[in-house]
Amino acid sequence: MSKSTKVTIQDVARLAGVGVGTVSRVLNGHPNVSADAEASVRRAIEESGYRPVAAAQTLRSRRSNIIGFITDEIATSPHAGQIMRGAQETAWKGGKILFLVNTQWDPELERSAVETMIDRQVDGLIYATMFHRAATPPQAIRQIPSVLLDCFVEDASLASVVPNEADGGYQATTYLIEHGHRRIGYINHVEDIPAQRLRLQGYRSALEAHGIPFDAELVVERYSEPKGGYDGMMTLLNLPNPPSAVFCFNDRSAMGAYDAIRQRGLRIPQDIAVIGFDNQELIAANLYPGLTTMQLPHYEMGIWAVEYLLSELDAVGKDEAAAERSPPQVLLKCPLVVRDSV
Amino acid sequence: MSKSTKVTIQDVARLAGVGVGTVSRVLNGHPNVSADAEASVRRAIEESGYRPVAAAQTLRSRRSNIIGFITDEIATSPHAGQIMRGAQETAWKGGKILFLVNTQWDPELERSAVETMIDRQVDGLIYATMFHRAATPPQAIRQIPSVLLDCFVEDASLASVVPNEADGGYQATTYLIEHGHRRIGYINHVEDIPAQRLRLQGYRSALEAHGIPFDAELVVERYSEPKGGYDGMMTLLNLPNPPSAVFCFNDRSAMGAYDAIRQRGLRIPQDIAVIGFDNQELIAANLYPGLTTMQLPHYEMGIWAVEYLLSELDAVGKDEAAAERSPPQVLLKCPLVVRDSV
DNA sequence: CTGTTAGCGCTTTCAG
DNA sequence: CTGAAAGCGCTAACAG
Repeated sequence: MSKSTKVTIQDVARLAGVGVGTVSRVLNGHPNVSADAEASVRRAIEESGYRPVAAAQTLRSRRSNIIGFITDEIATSPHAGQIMRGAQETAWKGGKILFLVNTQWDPELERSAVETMIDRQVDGLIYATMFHRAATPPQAIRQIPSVLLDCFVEDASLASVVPNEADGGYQATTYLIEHGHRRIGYINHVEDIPAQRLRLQGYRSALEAHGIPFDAELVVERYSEPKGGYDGMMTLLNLPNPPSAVFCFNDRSAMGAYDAIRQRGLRIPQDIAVIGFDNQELIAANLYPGLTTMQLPHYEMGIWAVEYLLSELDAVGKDEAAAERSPPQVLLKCPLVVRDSV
Repeated sequence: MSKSTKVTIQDVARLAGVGVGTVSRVLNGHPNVSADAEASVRRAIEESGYRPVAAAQTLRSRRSNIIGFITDEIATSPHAGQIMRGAQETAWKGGKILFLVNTQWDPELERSAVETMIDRQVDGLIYATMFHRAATPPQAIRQIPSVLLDCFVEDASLASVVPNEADGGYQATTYLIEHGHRRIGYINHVEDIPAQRLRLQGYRSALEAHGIPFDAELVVERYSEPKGGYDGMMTLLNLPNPPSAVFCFNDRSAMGAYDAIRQRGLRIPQDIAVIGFDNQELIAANLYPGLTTMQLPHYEMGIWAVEYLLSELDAVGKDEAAAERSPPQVLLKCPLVVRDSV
């Protein structure tokens, strides 16, 4: 109500006719507060428009209710806003707030960001990357509860959540098989990254599971962009016995594949079925015909990471043994998004 | 060095053989500290691995060195990661750190976010939107230095930075004119938003400036997505006297226009030149031929917003009169990005 | 130029 | 169940 000076917990206590301790207990949802006392405290808070000063709470309690979110470039990446959304929503529900720093791949900035976070006594830390890969986060991250998102450390010494790439490749290929295709091309990425290796693995497992022999000729490797997709598709089309369907490493390469197919005067999906990966709305939904593709579980990874942190936080002290368990390495499924290209 | 308990400013003072006041002065870059004292303090800090506790600093000084960043959806929007990047880099240089909250268009969450920020004594607040529009931020935002990004309030009572849409439309159209086109179509967006109105205004000014009469027939309004672009382009192509160039409200509609042009068996840019708006990399760079388009100054707006806040912050006290000046309403230019469609 | 001292506003014992 | 009191770690006067 009043606008002049800041309302403190003292003022509230006076107004409610109780001690500051009681106000604090109400604020923090402690038990052992009489209904009467609680009621008058709440009324006093309401009337005075009291808002606790976060810095004071943090200083005394050593909890900031902040979750730090450090990324190489995620906030500037098109599809990964979903991670932020999942993380942020979940944090908010848990009474936490997200603190974002983008490090632009700068290791110096990265170290500095982690330290700044720790200086601010964040309750936990999320270290996220723009694409699924092995990472080497600053050592300091181990001082507090942390989780890796869309990345992992080789020795699995930090909790991690990443997409299940192999399963995604398996599902994509299986979907094609179920639509009657037996000769299925795969335009893979050319660099050795987890997605590259694992999606191929999924592709092979799916063939095997359905009794289709693997034909090395049907797998080409190109940079996963429209040009590479175009080029890879042309190569497949030029085969003596070309495929009737093609699985593209991602939507961008599928975009190029579309061009090649069209240029040959073939129709999608009647002559060639196409399936992508990533579900980049901007591309997949806008291509004609709409691209059927696998979605990366960005939103879900964001949720999982925060929930994990939250559970770690209230496990502190309660279950000492938990700290000893080896950190979870979670894989999240990539759902199939059906449009019109298969 | 030591790992046990937290190193405090007291420890540093003792180690350096000075009082805590001196340490604090060194930390905060005050003048009036002897070179000797400063040197030993710095050494002590180094040796002890001392890091100030942010909450204590904030509590005492009432400055958090945090800039709050509140957005409706910006962090999940593809092109707007650039805003974050600009803001974040600039904040970091100014010794500030960014605190992001995404409100998902929820006014309740929005109010709550602003309050949370104020509770944490952020030094300033950026309120950003996903597309250029009039906005109604929570009242509480006026309690502290704030700036609107990619939006504005009708009465100009809050500082604001937005793209110069009219100039963008002018430049795009002029570029077409300079390439010899006299009959230029415009596929505008259909909703009444600033970009819709202002880009059209720019288009008309450019025609006028070059003595080309405005022909209402050449302006069509469609939803700014591929389908609308396709449809709008078809309408223009069906004109008795069709245009030789077309300005599309954005890259997504240009994507549809491409389809229509191709379907008619026409070539870009030989038969029809196309220019877009937004420079959405994912589309513009991947279309064939590459789409010439206008870029929105996201990165620059991010920088401007933080710089403005920073200047406001150290103007506090120094120049009381400044507070009285009416808040700046800044327009930032949209640069032309030349590819191969004109 | 520098040491000392008083809090910033809150949470958490500690007695009752 | 609750009040009083003791700081959390730091900065900003205030005397020197």
